[in-house]
Amino acid sequence: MTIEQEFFNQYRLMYRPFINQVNVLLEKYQLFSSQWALLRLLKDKGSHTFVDIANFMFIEKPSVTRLVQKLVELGYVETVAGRDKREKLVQLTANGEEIVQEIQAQLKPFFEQALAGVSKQEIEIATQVLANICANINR
Amino acid sequence: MTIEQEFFNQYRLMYRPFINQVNVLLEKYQLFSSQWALLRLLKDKGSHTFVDIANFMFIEKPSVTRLVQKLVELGYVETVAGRDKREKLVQLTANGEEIVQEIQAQLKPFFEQALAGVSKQEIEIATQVLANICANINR
DNA sequence: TATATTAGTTAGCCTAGCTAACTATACGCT
DNA sequence: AGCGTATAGTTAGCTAGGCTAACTAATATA
Repeated sequence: MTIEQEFFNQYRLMYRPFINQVNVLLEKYQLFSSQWALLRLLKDKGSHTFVDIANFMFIEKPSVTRLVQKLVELGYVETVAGRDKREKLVQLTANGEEIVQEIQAQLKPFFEQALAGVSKQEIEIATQVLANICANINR
Repeated sequence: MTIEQEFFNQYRLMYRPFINQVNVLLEKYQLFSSQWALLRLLKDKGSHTFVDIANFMFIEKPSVTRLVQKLVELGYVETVAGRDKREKLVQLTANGEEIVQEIQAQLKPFFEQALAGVSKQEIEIATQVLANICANINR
């Protein structure tokens, strides 16, 4: 097996256990990891239109609609008018802002434990590798 | 955002685009990436019981049952008697062996292109990081 | 020998996506 | 100004790829 195959093998193998454990931590906020991904995007980069969100997350518009609907229900985000009558901007509510911070604090120790024994430099290299692949395959 | 959060962010972001593209390549064999993962396991490590497969892939037994059923239908694997009357071993058929090699050859250029601009050393570090996380979170 | 454990299956559920087809608004061209 | 095209978001309905709970059959153990 080539090292490339080995890498992607390992990449895929980790996915479910990782997501499942994140979901356990998110449970008390009634969130799943996909919804959390959107909250984090809004926190990091401010309000976005549905189309922007779809592009950033590499998912389709109807998937965004559903994510947003759920987060609106929970009171974590709200939609406001955009540049014209078609557009809607999605943004965190005050409560959403708080929750995001709280969750980030909760996830931090889990992430650190998951990366126990891995140096900062290795984490940075691995992050860069993932970012490169992302760029290569979405070209 | 901490570098740990950044890493897992990037990790998750890559998943769907990657799986989708692998699935496109697998389409002509009527396979999806989860089924491919099992074929690769059988190729790499020989025949396994259902329970072994569940443990290796970090999924539950009923999920294994479905994967195997599909691959049996396609004629890529077969089940044979195990050590006692409860156990069943899953192994590749002759056709399965051929198909796996063919698919590996098809995936190789895709993997290489996805990793374009990433050095062998970086790939190895990233693989090791993923393996470490896997070990840490499944403890 | 009765009870507990283990291997695999079945039924039915869920997340997290997808495509196709739709509505409403905006833009471009004559 | 009006018509055709493009864009933003929604709805309906589908799928992969898991999951749990509850089951059967076979084996191990007290």
